[in-house]
Amino acid sequence: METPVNAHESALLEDLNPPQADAVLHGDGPLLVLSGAGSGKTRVITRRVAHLVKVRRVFPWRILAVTFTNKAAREMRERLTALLGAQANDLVVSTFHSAAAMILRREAEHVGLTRSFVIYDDGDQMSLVKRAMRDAGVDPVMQPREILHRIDQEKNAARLPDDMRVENDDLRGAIVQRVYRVYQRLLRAANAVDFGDLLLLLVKLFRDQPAVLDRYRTRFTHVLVDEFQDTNPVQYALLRQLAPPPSANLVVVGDDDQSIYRWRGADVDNILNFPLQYPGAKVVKLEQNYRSDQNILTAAHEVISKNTRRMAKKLWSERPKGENLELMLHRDERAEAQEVARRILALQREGFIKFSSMAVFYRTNAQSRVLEEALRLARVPYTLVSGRSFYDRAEVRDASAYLRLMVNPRSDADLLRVLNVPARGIGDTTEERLTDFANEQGLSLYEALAERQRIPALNAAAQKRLGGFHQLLVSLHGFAQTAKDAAGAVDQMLKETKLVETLVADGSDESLTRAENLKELLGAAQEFDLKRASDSVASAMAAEAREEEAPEGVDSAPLTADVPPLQAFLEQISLVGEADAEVREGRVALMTLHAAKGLEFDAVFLTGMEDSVFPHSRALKSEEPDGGEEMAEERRLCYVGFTRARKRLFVSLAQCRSLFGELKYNPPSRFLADVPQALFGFKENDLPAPPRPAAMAPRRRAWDDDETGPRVDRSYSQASSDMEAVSGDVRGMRVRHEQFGSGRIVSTDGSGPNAKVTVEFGGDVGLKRVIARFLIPG
DNA sequence: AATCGGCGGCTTTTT
DNA sequence: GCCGCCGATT
Repeated sequence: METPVNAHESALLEDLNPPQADAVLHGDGPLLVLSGAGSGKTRVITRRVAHLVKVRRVFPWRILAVTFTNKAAREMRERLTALLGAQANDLVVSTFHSAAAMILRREAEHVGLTRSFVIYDDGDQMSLVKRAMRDAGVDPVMQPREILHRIDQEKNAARLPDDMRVENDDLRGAIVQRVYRVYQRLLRAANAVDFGDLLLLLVKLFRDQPAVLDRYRTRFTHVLVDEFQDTNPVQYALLRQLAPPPSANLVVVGDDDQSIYRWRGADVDNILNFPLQYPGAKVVKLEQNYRSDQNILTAAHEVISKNTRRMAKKLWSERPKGENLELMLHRDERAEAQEVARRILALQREGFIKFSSMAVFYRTNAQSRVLEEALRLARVPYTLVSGRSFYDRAEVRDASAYLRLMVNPRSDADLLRVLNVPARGIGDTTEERLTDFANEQGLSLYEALAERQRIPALNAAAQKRLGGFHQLLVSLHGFAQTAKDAAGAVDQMLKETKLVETLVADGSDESLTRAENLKELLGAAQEFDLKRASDSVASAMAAEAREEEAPEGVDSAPLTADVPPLQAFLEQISLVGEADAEVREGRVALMTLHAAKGLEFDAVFLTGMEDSVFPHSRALKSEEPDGGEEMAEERRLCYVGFTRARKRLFVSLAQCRSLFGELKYNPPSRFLADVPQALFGFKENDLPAPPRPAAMAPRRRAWDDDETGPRVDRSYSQASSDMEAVSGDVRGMRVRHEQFGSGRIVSTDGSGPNAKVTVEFGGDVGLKRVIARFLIPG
């Protein structure tokens, strides 16, 4: 053979800048890659994996690559397949949660589960918490929602009920602990886990059974983690178990500036302190940005640099300055949406930007509605990029509940969900008698159904109905035992339950749509089976080779081997959600800022740039100076939003919007004050610093003396005009501006010499926000 | 047992 | 402005 190694090596290093190549070539031991937005981190990870396999001859099944989202995992696998071909099949590339689920399923017996455990989603969690609250007999002084949130946080922190430290005077903490305990008991009894358990139980298992941990530690000699800044304590604990300090081959890649999941338990300190946990870790910084024009990058930098506690790094780019950012001011959210639609059309026509290269971002999902309406009206094709809407529909959830019962009839939450779906005359009373009986006898509801004759309170009719339902479950469960594919099981379930039939019989438009959705679920199962069939051919071929190369006693099997098809399909539904929720071709993408992470577009519209909307009101309420961690996170979210844009960035706000059903006049987002005015193409005083509510002023005056913030030249503040002091309601008043001509005041902001007003000027000028004192009445 | 209406609560982001 | 829950009504 010639020099295939060198050939591979040079191909894998192609188009890499020096730090990127450094990260790819790094030998053994921990590595932290700090990768700024758009600095090519996915490329680094994938090339590194390819390098490990092709040049350093690491067996693919020894490599574990975890990401945070399904989207990222999918993308990484695609890229690796492009680099490695069939060898990529043996890599374990998945999210934390699905990797944990796969391992947990293999080791289920160790944690009091069977292999057919089911995964409860947040809806199931909520009903379980409610039930746990009843069972635990706690005063309803706390909302189920809050308790659930706190239980989740405990799990994120790797704490089971016994690990909670509750002070004597901490009443609420004590309630949470009690409910948590019952909640866990209910989960185990149902042979079910929630998302948090997937990680938590695995960490506990690894801690308590070193031999089990050892198998995986021996197997996975190389662990890589993407989006490390979003890991929470359990996830980090898991990583440390699999790849212990100080010397394991653990590569973590992330950007502390893009840490946006604190609310879910993520801890930026994981990345900030990584060098302490893994002393001697190599640190590589990727600071060259290949994505955004300079103006966008500068704006992003100015916003993010207000945060303290960051890893020192600054993005730079060889790209041109590009166009100015655009600030769009609007009367209200409808005007904003209309204008966004208009600009999108203009960009497409005159800017030659494809719809599919444009995106509209917002802080909260609730904001999407108005935007959608306007886009529809303007005939702009769009897709709403929102998580897992299909599987959230009631009828699909009902069907999933049946599927889970087929696999695991002990799943009480699922049984309760479908006890009377489709309607079979089992009402609240019967349900209560059944559950009471089950509780007394310590049975699952399914078992209680079998013993229904022992429930004296039930009349003959109720007995009969429960019997019918029981029969149905027994039959479905039996079918699932032998089902050879997911679609067959789904089909059988739909037939036996008459879910589709009932909907069709109802005949209303809504019911027919639901019936269609159920057929779509069947379609998804068929698709799933096809993919699985082709995968299994590939993996059968690889199995032989794997066994030959694997050292004696080392587990090299795919983590999902031997999982029955229906169960595997259910796992995909729970953990992956929609299989092809990809951004559709030829459409503008609408999404929350969180959903935007990891994506990029030629043109980005960032809407709702008002305090209380973005930053979210919750962050504004913080007692801490500068808003504390919560505000810092909002700021990072803004940074994420800005850095998604390649060429054009539109920042848009409305003077008022209806929030909560009532009209709110929110001041411009404080983040706008951090963007140098010149980037918008404004001359110094065209558009001064966005005003703050008076109450904020004494506390934070950054715009007055900040180097980078927009400045108001004070020499003008002596200038006098009749508009110098805005007082009373001047909305609707006609005014003149030297540059913009005449217009009408739409709204006002602030008071005193720097008071601003938004004016609708005539001609092409449109809405402008100007300092009131530059206006002359009339 | 199912449906309807009123009431209150509450709204971030999602594996 | 929406959703879920509760109670009353059929």
